Amino acid sequence: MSVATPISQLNIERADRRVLVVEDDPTVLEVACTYLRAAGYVVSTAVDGFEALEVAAQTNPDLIVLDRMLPGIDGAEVCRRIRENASVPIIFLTAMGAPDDRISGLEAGADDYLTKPFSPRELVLRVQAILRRSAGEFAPEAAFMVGDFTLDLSARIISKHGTELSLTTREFDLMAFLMKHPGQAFSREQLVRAVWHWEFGDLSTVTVTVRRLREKIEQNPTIPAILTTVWGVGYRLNV
Amino acid sequence: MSVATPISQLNIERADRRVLVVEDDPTVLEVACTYLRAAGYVVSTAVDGFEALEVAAQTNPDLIVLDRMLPGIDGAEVCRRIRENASVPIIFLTAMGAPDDRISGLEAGADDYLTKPFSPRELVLRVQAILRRSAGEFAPEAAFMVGDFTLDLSARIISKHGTELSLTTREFDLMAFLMKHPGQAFSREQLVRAVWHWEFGDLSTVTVTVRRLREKIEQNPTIPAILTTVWGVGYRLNV
DNA sequence: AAAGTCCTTACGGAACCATTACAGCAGCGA
DNA sequence: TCGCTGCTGTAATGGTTCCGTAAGGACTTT
Repeated sequence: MSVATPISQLNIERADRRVLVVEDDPTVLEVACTYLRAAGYVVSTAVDGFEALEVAAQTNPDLIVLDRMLPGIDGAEVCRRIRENASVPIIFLTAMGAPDDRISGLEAGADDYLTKPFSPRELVLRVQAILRRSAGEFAPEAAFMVGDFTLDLSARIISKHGTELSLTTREFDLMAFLMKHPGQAFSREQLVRAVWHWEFGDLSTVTVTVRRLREKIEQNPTIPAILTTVWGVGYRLNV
Repeated sequence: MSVATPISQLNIERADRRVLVVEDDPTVLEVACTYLRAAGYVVSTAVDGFEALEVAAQTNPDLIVLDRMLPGIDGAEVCRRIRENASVPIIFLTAMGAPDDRISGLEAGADDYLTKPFSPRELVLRVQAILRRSAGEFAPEAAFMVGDFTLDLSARIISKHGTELSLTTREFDLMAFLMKHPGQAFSREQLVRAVWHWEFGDLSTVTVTVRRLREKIEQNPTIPAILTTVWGVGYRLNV
């Protein structure tokens, strides 16, 4: 389904799912609520951190949309406190700007984030995606092979010829992404979005991580054969 | 280089996407078009609501940039009517000021909005962001064959008889374009627009690139059989 | 034969990438 | 709490590849 779908055509996945939206800007709040209700969710709201904790405790929502910047208790803190009790998925709303927000947001335990200003359709799509996922939460994902490599997402293990590689978090995420799309060329920009979840940022980060990853997966890192560079474009994992 | 403007530094993500710009101010219209074309989009225009509906119906664009204030039918109304038939993403252009615009704009089904005066660069970025999302960013395109050649756009690989050619960026783009229109003759001018995305510039650039490309795809580059020159016109890829 | 068009070659600047070093930070153990 | 260790982003540097430009020669056409 595309982002372009009008409100009325959004799929109603499962009725009676409760979503809590925490946002102090009344405009954003209203738009978000309108769209989420149109998508069939039961929406409750809160305008600051205290109210959020309160309402969350009362209504026990299936998902929370949480503004990063809140009067009173800040978003990350709210996230942390809620997580102490419940394992409800949380989507962060962050202001355009500091990428740190996103990192600390994700580290605080957010399942996803959205940069303001965001398209309400996008919000609905993300909500749906996460609720869909959490429905079959503990269904283990199957491991699969690409070339000489095996990716086991549940165990977070990547092996070459059956022997486990010791990859760092970033290296793993990058390799996992590439293995999900083998043979496809990606720009640094695409990678930084897909793997780092940055909307912008220093692309040399990608270069360096690729370098380090090559050190671990290539026969001869100086002459890459598996993770090759596509000149003027980016990188590609060859099967 | 003659076209070393910031425009040319914008990323060209995927060509051949159609964008409709609806805007009554001719200055704004022209700037927007210039930048969008430079980014590789095929741009059509309309200056009022009626024309917008008409052109939208005819050209079936992949995205619409829509001014909120229009003579004739107003922007939100245009948006609604278009949405009745198609689910094309819409970006609103709103005047500085009224925050109500934002609500009604988003409620009318806009996917994003931009406040005037806006930077054309920003417009391009938003267009790219939305089209990226709406098209399944990582959906691989199918490879296809033309004569002895195979074009895999996702992998950015062109092969002859199954063996990969090592083409540079420009060579690849040129060859890819020709393979999309096999048997058709193009002038240097057309090529410089379609492949280089220049409005003007030294046409000998094309000549040289063709020369270099021939070196890699022809049996005998001196007597071209595949990429032949059409005297007084330009070049043609023979299937 | 002259004019117009295209080919070919070479060059130098620009864009791009690899590599290294380093500092901040988080996590961990003592 | 404090140091230690390993991860990760940033910046700087150097080397490589690419590509537009120019200029002279070759080929077509009239």
